[in-house]
Amino acid sequence: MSDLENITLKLEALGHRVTPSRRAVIAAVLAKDGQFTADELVTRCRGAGRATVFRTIRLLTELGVVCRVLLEDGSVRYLVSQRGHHHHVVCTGCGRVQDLDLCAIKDAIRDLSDQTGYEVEGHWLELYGRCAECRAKVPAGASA
Amino acid sequence: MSDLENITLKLEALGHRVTPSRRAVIAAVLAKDGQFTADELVTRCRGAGRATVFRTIRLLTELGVVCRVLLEDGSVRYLVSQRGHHHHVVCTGCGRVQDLDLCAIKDAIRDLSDQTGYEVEGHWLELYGRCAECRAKVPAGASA
DNA sequence: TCAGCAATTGATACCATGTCTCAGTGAGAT
DNA sequence: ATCTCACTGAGACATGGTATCAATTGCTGA
Repeated sequence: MSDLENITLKLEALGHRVTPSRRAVIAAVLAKDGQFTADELVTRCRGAGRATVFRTIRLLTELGVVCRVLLEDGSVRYLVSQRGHHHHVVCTGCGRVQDLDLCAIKDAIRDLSDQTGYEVEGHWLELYGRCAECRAKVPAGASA
Repeated sequence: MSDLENITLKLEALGHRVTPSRRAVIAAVLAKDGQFTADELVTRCRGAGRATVFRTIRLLTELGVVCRVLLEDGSVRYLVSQRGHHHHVVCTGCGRVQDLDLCAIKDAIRDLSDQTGYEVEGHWLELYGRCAECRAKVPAGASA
């Protein structure tokens, strides 16, 4: 079963219609190697209107099919990901985003609750660094 | 030495001028109990133009006097904070933001590097939860 | 003290990233 | 067949911030 089919089934299962526009947006999302900006989609989906593209992105986000990634410069990128709670490492070299399975800060959160009296309900974590490939290409420390 | 004086000295030390506009913005920042949105400042500093307010916020951010806090809904808030690297807990009840001294995820980052081959250079972490006070007012689990 | 220069300013236009509105469309149920 | 309601696109609007640019301000050195 293709990813597109997978997602459309998910949509239908939740009572949403699978329209040509939505199909186009989803196809564009997948074509983008699973990573994209809203603007890229708008450009790519000339057939679908801007509002529809954004609506579909939101829909997919609610469905848990894509998630937002916050880049270091504050801009936003989207990522196809079927997981639930997880985090990302964004490569500052090539821009690739990788999911992290583990939620790495569970213990830290417990400590914090103890110290501050806060009951931590949620958190947001993004990591930035250089992937193995980029490190191989331009070793750390080497720069102009 | 007042906070305002403190900050203006810091500005001067770095070769920036302390103008009436900047002084007004800084005063407004401090008057806001150390927490504010850009819009609040613009409204409060009728004397200073929008651009100047934003420029001054950016300047103060670069100086390490204020830092950005990302709320759960994606909106941005600013916080006076003289520390270097640190994180925040945002109370979902009263909105207060508290600094966290410790960077709680150092160990986690090391693990991640080992697993993924990434060399983690930076990260962004915000925690959301309910402060001790809000928990006392409305005990966890109690809701309409 | 005054000219000169660079930093700063405010108004305003612009940008990015979304959301809202609204009339029109189309697909499914009856 | 038609009714209804989700969905659509166009475009206006909102928000948070940056760029431009001419005018101003305030050091600095003569």
